[in-house]
Amino acid sequence: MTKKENILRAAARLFASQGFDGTTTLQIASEAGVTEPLIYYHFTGKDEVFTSILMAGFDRYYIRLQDLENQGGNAFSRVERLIALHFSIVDEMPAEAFLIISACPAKLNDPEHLCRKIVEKQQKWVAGYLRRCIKEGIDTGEFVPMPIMPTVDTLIALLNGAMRRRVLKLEQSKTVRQATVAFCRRALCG
Amino acid sequence: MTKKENILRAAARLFASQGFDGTTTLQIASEAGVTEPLIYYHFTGKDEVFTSILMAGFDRYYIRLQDLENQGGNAFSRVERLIALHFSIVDEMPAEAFLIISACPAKLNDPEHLCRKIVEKQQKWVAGYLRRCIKEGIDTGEFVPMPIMPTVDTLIALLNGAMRRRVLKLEQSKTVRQATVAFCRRALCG
Amino acid sequence: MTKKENILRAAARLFASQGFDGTTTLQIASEAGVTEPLIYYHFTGKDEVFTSILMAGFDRYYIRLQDLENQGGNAFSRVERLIALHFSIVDEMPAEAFLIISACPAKLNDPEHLCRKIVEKQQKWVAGYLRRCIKEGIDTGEFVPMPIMPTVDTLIALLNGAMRRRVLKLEQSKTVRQATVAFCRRALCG
Amino acid sequence: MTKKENILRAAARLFASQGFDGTTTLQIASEAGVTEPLIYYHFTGKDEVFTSILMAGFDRYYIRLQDLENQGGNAFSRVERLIALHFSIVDEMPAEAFLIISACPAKLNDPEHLCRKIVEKQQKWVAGYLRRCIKEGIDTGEFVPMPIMPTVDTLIALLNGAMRRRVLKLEQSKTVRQATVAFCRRALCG
DNA sequence: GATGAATGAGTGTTCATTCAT
DNA sequence: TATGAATGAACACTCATTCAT
Repeated sequence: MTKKENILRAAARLFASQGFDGTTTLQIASEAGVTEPLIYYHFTGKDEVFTSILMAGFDRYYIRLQDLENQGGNAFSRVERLIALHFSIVDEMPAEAFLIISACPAKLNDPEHLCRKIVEKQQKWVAGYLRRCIKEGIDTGEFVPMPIMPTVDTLIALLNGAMRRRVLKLEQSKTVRQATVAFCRRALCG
Repeated sequence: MTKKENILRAAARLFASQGFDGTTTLQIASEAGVTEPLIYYHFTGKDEVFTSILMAGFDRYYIRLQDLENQGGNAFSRVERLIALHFSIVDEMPAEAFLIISACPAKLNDPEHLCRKIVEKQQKWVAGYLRRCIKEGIDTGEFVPMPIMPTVDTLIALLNGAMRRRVLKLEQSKTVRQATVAFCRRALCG
Repeated sequence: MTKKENILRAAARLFASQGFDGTTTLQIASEAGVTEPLIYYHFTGKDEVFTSILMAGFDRYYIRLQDLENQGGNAFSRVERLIALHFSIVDEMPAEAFLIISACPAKLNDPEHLCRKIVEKQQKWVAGYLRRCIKEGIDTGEFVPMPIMPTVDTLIALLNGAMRRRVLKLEQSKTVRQATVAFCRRALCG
Repeated sequence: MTKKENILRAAARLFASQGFDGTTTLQIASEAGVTEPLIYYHFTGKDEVFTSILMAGFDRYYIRLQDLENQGGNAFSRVERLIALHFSIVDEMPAEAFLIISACPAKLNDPEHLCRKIVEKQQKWVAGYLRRCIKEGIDTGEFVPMPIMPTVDTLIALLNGAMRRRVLKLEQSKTVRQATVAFCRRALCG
């Protein structure tokens, strides 16, 4: 493991648990076992460390999202795979997942900021995917009739909320994932 | 409106949009139209400003939660009122709602911090309320059979996620609230 | 006891134990059982509180010094009375005594400051008194021959050092006063 | 001369002339020809700068004290060397000497503070040294009979007072040192 | 690659002081 | 007399960042 990777790993953990503003470059350097100036050798600054983490995490996540497109199955099995994917992502890379779904509200206000753009891109993709699933489900009679867009909003809210609770270890039972899938199946399929 | 209230109002807005660490006492003072030392005249420090806001917001929210106990109705109408309450809270006091549901993950790590205690108290109360609703719903046959605790987790995730999206104005349709209620009705009542 | 006296008393104690710069107007007000603005009603500021204490203490001390002039006796008994007076002054008003003999080195650098002037006046008076005592003592053969001015310096050093140790409760024995008198008698009378 | 040494030197001068509380870190930095943050790079804070100076000065002083043990001579010549040492110390490092003998009365109240511990250690050592000298002097008939401990107190008072006057340049004659030695010889040897 | 030394711009906070009442 | 509210100026200290090596 290179020192650059050490920096990214340490920073991801710290950003996730303390926030961007609550994390100092000295903390990152200490946790990574390097000195501060090395951060500036590998990155242009604290901001770039943050965006590197965010982009790497998002790329990994986005590839997994796109994989879903190529898999067939009926409408609900596609929704189910989306839910499963998000629970998996949290388990695989909790720090990065947390940053993608709920980090830096400060930066969400700036429409030009990478942070906002990534969140928007994710929301848009997932919204599109869910919209197509629900539309098809309704059309084929697999799903009960329902307004499409508001239901998409509801499902995204559920996904985000579940991820957040999982990262923060607020879940109180071991089978949230299955219950969430079952919950959505009943809500969608009637 | 007293200057002390100005400070609280300005601080709530800033904390919600920039985070605790991203907000400076100078910003709070400027937004409130006062000088920095006045903050220290009315509060012991930045921390107390934050916890004051959190506690005041939580008290208001908690009173509304407890009101739910006294209202009758069948199981689902009680769940519905809980959902409605959370959407209302966001519209009434968006900054405070945001702080209560997702503030300071930095501080969530410290089990002694007020922030963590408030989150836990809220989670516990809502979890208890939902558990009783679901149990009764299943017992009376109003709800389909389902594992109780995991479903509580799922519902809380949905509530939190929906509030967060609403505060951050990420919702893409106007009728999320009704859709969320309908979604839950189908999921619970079958 | 008026509130003004309360302020002076509290301030004297605090200045003596914490120094001028280490004492805040809030501490003075709290200890005196009044609010801060009252200090500014009775005095022009923190500085005037300090100088008031210093001057009142010095006046009391200076009157006692001048009393010595009117008392007769041989050379050593006059020296002895000077020593006794300084030990008494410390016991009567420890805070003020401390301020007069060793307060505010910061202010001793400014030749125009009251503090410096008071110290100089005291030193000058005591030096004159001792000079006359020693000269007479030598002339009358009561004292052994010795250089007058350096001995004056030595005696003042002894007086100041003894007062300081007494105020700070650094003395290790109960009969320092008598021992000091005896020490000086042997040193002067041979 | 390194910048760290510059800081220590500047701080020693300022602490001695203005007191700890009356000296700002900005003053120290300016006098040392560095910027404020450098103080925090080399020290943990203003307090550590102070204690570093105190400890370094005390170490140097303490080594000189211990050297006295190894030197022989009769009782008074040992006392004389102690007196000479203190006058020398003031000339060699006036700022540090001042801090050791009379610094921070504010901090003398806290029994745990380094300042108090250093003063106590010095007092104890000097008291022990003088006690042994006087006892031996009396036993061998070199000194006249006198109560030992109170005389030790008197001698320490004289030493401290003389050092203080010398540092503050309050001495009025050039031969205080010799006069002090002679004064003590007459007082001890009769 | 990597670091010790150094800094400009701020950060939360305190303080002596003032003012309206 | 007395005070609650308010502030300008400064304080100790921190931070992201740079530079010489």
